[in-house]
Amino acid sequence: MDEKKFCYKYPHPAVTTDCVIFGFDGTRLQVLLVQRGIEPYKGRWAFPGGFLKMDESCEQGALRELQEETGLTGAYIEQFHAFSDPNRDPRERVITIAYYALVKIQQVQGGDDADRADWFALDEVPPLAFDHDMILREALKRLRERIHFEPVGFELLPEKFTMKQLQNLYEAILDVRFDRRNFTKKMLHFNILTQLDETTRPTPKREAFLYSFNQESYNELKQKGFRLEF
Amino acid sequence: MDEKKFCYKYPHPAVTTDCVIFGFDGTRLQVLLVQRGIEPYKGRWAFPGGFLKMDESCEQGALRELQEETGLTGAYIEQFHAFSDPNRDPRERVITIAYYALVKIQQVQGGDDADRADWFALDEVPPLAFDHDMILREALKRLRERIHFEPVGFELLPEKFTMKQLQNLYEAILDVRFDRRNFTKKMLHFNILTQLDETTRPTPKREAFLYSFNQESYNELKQKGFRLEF
DNA sequence: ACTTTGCAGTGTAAAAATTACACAAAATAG
DNA sequence: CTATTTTGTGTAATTTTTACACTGCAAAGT
Repeated sequence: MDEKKFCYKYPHPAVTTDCVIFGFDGTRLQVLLVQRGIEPYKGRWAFPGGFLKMDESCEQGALRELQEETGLTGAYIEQFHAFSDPNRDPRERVITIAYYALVKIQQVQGGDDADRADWFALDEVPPLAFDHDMILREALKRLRERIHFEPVGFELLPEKFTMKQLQNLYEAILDVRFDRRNFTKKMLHFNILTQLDETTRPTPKREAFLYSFNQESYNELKQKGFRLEF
Repeated sequence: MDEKKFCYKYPHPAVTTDCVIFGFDGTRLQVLLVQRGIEPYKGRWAFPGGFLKMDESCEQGALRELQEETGLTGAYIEQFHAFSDPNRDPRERVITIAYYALVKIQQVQGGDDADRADWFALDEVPPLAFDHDMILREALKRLRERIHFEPVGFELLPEKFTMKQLQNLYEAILDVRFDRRNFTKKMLHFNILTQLDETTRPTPKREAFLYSFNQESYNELKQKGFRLEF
């Protein structure tokens, strides 16, 4: 049955949420893509997403989709743009509210769901469905801006991480290189890291200190109007 | 007639655009509000906005509303957030895509339209309709972040302005005070200002140099990967 | 057990940016 | 002509950023 029973006096667009899921493998930024099983763009890769329910906010919708696609709950998400070109979906007028999620990549199993899902390094992302190439570009742009004001990067790292991993992450996000010593100095200067007693044993080479993000110190800092300059 | 002739298989929310219009009077940031003539929230002030047409993007819709409400065309606008609480509009489910516009206040006539429209200084904004108080807070937050990366402030000033006005503007947006000499030094250092031959005659006190924003220099700077640190 | 290899930890000196700070010149009002 | 207000301007002290090289640890190979 193709019964159309939801009627309005004026035309309404459909509204979806899409979620650019960023992960970090220790060296490179990755995004989680799902392969479309149906037309349009059947077989193409795209960001997970879906139609918004009438009793949920966009944020709730994005979190629900995230849960459905990856099993993740309570991930860090942030809305970054609504894409609304009248022809962005060939089926009907669809506006999508786009979010990005920052997840700990180890917590997400790639590709053994019903839909094929897989992680792609940023420079190996294939051509995407709909306007998702543009969505990815914008997501990256916003993440890059965001990281200057908030220490969102830690969402992408495991609880315990080495200074090297942290540096790799910043370099990957901002696409720059830092001097190792200056990076360490600067990071420690913020006073938002706790140096743990543990190290990275076993390791093939010299062991490294592990750190964890100190949310409390950061909250204090933020209250003092501090700005994370990176 | 209350004929509902636009029908869909699944429920669709209504979509509007709202526009927070910022202006600058030389001292304080202002926003343009319109007083609602109909329920709900009849008599309350709100940001101009309206329903999105099916053949326009959100940006086009926001620009159209801006034109309809203020007569302004080609203003600087930027989308900053979609507000989607299921109960934000008592009539039906309405999602609004919110923009802010930066306009030269002299170019906009306040309040002699059909709708009453008026400028309000930021600290004199009355309680607003719908969730527009939240929309204003978010708009400000985004403008404040934005001004660290792009010289958007010039959109709020006349073509020719004094260093004092520019400083007032930055102070108003960021809610901080700068040292007059250091501010001048820093601004001139960016090399995006052209010092004009003219001054502010007549003036009650000593005349001041006029400057204009130099878009070309800025473009060059941006190409070199420069970041406007303010 | 000794050597090699690779990565981790660490400090200092130079350069650049930021801050703090004061006086003289222009214009008007009285 | 005096008082008042606002503008233009420079320098020294401090802080931040940058550039840069050696030693220690652990495992693997000999």
